[in-house]
Amino acid sequence: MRIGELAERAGTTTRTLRYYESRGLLPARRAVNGYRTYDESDLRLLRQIRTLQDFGFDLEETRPFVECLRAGHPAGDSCPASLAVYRRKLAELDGLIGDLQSVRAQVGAQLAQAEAARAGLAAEAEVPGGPEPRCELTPHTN
Amino acid sequence: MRIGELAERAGTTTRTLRYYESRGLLPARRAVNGYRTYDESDLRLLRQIRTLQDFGFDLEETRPFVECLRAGHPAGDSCPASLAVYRRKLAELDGLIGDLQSVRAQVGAQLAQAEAARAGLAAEAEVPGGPEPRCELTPHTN
DNA sequence: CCTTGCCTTGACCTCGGCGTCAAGGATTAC
DNA sequence: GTAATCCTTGACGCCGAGGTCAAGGCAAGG
Repeated sequence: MRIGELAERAGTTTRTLRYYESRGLLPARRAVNGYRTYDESDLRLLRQIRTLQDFGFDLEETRPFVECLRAGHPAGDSCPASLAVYRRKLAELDGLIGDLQSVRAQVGAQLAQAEAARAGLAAEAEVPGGPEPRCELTPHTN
Repeated sequence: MRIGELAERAGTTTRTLRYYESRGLLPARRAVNGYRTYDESDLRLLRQIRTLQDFGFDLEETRPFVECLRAGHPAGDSCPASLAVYRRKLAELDGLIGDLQSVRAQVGAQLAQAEAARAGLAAEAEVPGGPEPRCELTPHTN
């Protein structure tokens, strides 16, 4: 099969396949006319790559999986190197999730506090107190 | 104060300040010799920007806060536009966290499965019996 | 005067994963 | 024959938030 068909069957683009090849991830045989030629095993490799990409793995991280498949293993994650990548990724995800949750908490607290402050101002305004400050948007030109 | 001092006091670089200025976020007065001149209020604006950046806000999202401060409000988040950014950010964070947790669960499951498969192979080697069923990676639809 | 250390603008580099031409060759369809 | 599709390589664009030169101006101390 040629590049267009493989791309379509994997739900990606020819550009992407050429890019993977340029990174040494998915080399192609060549037909006499110079066209890239692929078979079903390439489709499996490609699907492995795409699955991991969808999980947010970067290309380099998919390499062990691909090599594992090419080595004849039943699955891309049948090899120790792939498992190591899984574990690193889990740690990375945990760190990231923790950071985001921390940020979420802080931003949530800021919002709550700012809302409370505005409520305080509103109450002040009802009772004859101070004037409400107003936000003026200053347009910026560069 | 000149750009170098402001940068140092805010824990950032002169390049960053010039970049902010180019984006219209932190305009500077100029001394006769052409040097940028800042005062304490600029330091406050800058700190507001940096705080939000540390939270993962992009520059454009900090603009309402900066304009709010420049309008004379006590805090960058005293204005409705800033609160709106907070809320959008919270929603964005919640979505992101959810996505990452989903990915984490899937990757964790893959790892567990792959480890089990490897254990199965090891056991098989010890006790030659029936081959364990092998699971393939869930294909992705894109 | 000369060095040192600020400052100025401008312009290109980084990174990942491709998108998007451009110019031309190969194959197939009619 | 020729149009319509495929394919090839090459090269620039994108995005955000600056980093990193380069070439030169301004001020102050010795």
